Amino acid sequence: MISNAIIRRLPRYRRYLGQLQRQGVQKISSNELSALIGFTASQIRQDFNTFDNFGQQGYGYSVDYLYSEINKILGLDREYKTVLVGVGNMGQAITNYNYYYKVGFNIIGLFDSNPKLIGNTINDVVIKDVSELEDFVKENGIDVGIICVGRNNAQEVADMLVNAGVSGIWNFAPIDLEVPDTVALESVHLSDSLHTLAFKIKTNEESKK
Amino acid sequence: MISNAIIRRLPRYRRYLGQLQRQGVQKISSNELSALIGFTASQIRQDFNTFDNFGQQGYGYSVDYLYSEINKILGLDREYKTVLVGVGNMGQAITNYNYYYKVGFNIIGLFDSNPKLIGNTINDVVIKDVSELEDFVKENGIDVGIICVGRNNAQEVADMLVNAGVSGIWNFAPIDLEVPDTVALESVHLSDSLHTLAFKIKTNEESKK
DNA sequence: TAGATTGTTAATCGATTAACAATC
DNA sequence: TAGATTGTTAATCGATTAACAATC
Repeated sequence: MISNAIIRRLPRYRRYLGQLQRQGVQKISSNELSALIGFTASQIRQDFNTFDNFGQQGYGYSVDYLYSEINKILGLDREYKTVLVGVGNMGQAITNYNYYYKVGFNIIGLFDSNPKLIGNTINDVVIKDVSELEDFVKENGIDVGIICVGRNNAQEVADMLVNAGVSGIWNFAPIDLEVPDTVALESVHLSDSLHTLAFKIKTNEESKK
Repeated sequence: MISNAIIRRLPRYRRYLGQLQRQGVQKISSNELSALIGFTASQIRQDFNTFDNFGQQGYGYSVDYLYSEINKILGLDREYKTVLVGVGNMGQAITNYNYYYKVGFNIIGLFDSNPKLIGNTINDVVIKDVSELEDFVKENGIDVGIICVGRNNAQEVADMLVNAGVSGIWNFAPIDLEVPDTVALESVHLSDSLHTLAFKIKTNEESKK
């Protein structure tokens, strides 16, 4: 069982390795990576070796190879059929984000309950009534549901997605959803993040005194 | 020095206490809160006592009191003058989010470099040219800058904000910004979150086999 | 081969949990 | 007062770091 601490570091490794790759760097040692990323070299080696021996003694790590292996570990070597529910401000932003950055999560269904939005189109995808959600998910073998509805409807939408058989939920509503542990759940709590920022500001100001 | 683990839990306590307050609950014990929130009762008591003794033996914690104390701890008992840079999809979504949810971070300046956007208005705030950013921050005593520009401009914008004297930065660009440690930094890495979701999905699927 | 750097074991550090005395 | 529940110390657990043998 991979610890949560390691899981949270993986996307960061990926990010830096992608950058190195774009810069044409071929190999990197755990020490160099440490200077770049801010984790200790020891931790970096430990992390990688939880999965496999990606390096070569006396040489270091091949950037290309390591990047592609971390992609595989993260499950980014495939596409995920995705729907998004709640096409308000955040929903629209996420829809466009996924569309422009081609992140492997292909949004092929958009759903809302607002009659003013239903029938509209974003990036060639028509917004459907949320009552059609479950059938759509089942018929199209959807992998992932993105929840951008408000606090009061989020659990209900999550239940629909779970019933219809998604394998993962990306949640933007500010509550902790209940899903069976066969369904992966990842939440982005914007308000939590902002409150953390407030805390840090306050702490900084106090330490100045 | 408060550990990062504790800081990350504080907004979650706040969230649940706010919910309890709305439900009219007056008191709660660490055991009840544990059942609700999922942390152990022991951890909850430890966390609170890092700051102060908020409870009363034999009784528990007053929901109202605890909520207001956590608000103070988080620095949410004040307003933060805020600007947002990069009024694309994400920038607009965040602008509206802050506006509708009244989160104490008042966006009074919007900035972009796109001539098509400059001059437009969102929630009565005019989008200005990013060249005016530094002066605006200085003149208006801005506390917080929100960065919603792309990867390539984010550090530059961060430098401008730091130079102009903000105390905190809320960053949505997918890079790790460099700021002096007198400036609080909190980043929302959407792609990292999505990649974590992919990892969890993959791990779930593998464990099914 | 010698130098470099990994992979891995052992030591340390910090965070979480358990236990219980204090006290409302 | 007796019961309940906190506040806090001590024990445990897990994650990080240090060290070094293996090896390219």
